[in-house]
Amino acid sequence: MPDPQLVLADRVQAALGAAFGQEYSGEDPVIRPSQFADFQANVALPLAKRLGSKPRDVASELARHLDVADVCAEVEVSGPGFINMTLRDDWIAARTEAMLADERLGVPRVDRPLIMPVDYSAPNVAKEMHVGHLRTTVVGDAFSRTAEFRGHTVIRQNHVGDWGTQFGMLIEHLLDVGEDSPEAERSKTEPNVFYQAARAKFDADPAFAERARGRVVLLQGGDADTLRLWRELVDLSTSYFERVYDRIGITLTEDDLAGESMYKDMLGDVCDELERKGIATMSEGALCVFLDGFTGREGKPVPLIIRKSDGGYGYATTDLAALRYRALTLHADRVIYVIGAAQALHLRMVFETARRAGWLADGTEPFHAAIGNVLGADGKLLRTRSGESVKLSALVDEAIERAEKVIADRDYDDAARREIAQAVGIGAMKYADLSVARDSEYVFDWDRMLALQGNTGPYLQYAVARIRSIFRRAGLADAEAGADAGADVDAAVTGPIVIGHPAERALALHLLGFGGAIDALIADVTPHKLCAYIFALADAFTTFYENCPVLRAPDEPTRASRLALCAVTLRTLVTGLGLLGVPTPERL
RNA sequence: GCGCUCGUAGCUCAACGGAUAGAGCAUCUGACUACGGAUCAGAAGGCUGGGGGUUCGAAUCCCUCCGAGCGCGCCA
Repeated sequence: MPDPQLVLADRVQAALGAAFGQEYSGEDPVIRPSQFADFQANVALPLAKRLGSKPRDVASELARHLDVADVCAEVEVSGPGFINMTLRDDWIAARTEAMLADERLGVPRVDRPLIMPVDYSAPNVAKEMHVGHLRTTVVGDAFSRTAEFRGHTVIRQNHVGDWGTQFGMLIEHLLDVGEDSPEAERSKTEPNVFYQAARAKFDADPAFAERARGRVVLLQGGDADTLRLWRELVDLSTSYFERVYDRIGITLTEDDLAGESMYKDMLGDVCDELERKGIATMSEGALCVFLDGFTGREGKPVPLIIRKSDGGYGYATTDLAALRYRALTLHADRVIYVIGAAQALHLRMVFETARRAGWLADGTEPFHAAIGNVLGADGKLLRTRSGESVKLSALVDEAIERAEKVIADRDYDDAARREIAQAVGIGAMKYADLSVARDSEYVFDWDRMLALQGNTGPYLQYAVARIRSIFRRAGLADAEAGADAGADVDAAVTGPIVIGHPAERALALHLLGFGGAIDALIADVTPHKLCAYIFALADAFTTFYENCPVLRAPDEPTRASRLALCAVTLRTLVTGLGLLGVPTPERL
């Protein structure tokens, strides 16, 4: 494990035991990079309070027991009880070399994988995906890829809206236009047209509305013919979803579908169980769960309605059934919900209800990764001029179109240009979504996300392309190689890495933080932390690149060392961006 | 009315209770016939919405005002 933070944490832990024995309660030491040294231990203060001594004295005592001479060139106590540790250059170099030799870049698989269902994306059948789906989809996908890379067992759960009363009108409309009609076929590419046509008829034609309502009864009653038609609609949408996912590079497939319909036969049972356990009670004709601490208007308790007064079920029941399934059947350790922040109250109530029902007793922890809204330039929710939410496909089209303009002056043939524009446009859009804290709202701005400077997708893609160009020039990579030319480069480049220049040291040190950045993402579902790491890495690289000639290095060992640094950086950037789902084209 | 989230440089955003609050745009000043100039270096820019409190230490935790967004019984 090259992560210096963990190495030093271990040493401090040992020193604490040696210095204070029983007095130390075993809390994790805090070790983190510091502007005053490479890393800083910050454990003496709680201890000082307990011991009734000064933090500085405790830190000094701790430092006396700290055995880090093989790792640190310098250890000093400073300020109100900090221990600053400066890592040895040769240690950093050796660790970086180990990273180069390890195809996992020094990030081992976890010893004990967690089972983590991840609920994300969740588009609606027979409806267009819109801008609101972008962040949940992109964030959930980045989390899933990263958790999987670390060795966790990720179970993607695309909780699509494939059940409900709207299917009555959709099925009747499908029958009206004909199952093999062009209209039906069109819903694979433009679902909204189909949906709106059905909606319009429902609103305008009472006879149609009556048929639709009757169809809902048939659907819920399990009528075979109705179910077949329903399945047809779901299949049409599924192919639409897959087309979108495929286009923007999302790992979700048909196998990950776990929509609302999947739980339809469990809803009655969920209600019965909650009622039997005394958790749910009747109120105003509906079966409700009331929880302490949830009050709404005029101090009235807020119900979680699990069976409506007409006997039907709403989404609360489906969510409860889904959580029960994920906890008890999938044996989840952690259930991740990548869902809009507006759902926070609802989800808290669902989680609390599940807890009271005993479904989480095996240690299942539900986690709401709240997603903030995407705003337009006016600071309001992003909408089209006519006030509708922006279609995802329209957004993707525009991203690619704008990316084409950005690379307009490049000398590529049309096919290559289109391919690069696609990678740049989609990468820019995804990266913009991922690089801000997921729960904060952010302003959608094409110019900023496609900028070639700053913390953007294109800047990082450019950084990658520039490093690849070094290897092409060095004759170490095939000029025609595809995006995964990394393997060739690695085979051609081996250490030893020697640190001579401060920029080399800074780059190598930063490289060693890769594992930490990944763990931070997994811990709190915070892709923006990995983005920040990657951007800072690119920055460290450019400084290195400016100051340390690679191909024109003064001597062969230096050249080899610098090429090795380039190789580790390249692979870390490509791997990191890959975990975020951002493509890294060979050239830009 | 109650609850949740938030308020940080001109703008868009970071900051895991820690030392002098950081980036990127934009602005200003420099460097270099360039290992891809789609470059690099530097400067300026802040009483972290206001006021209390806890702590050795607060943008961060607590209270209170002000302001914004969202949510609060049969849509999902």
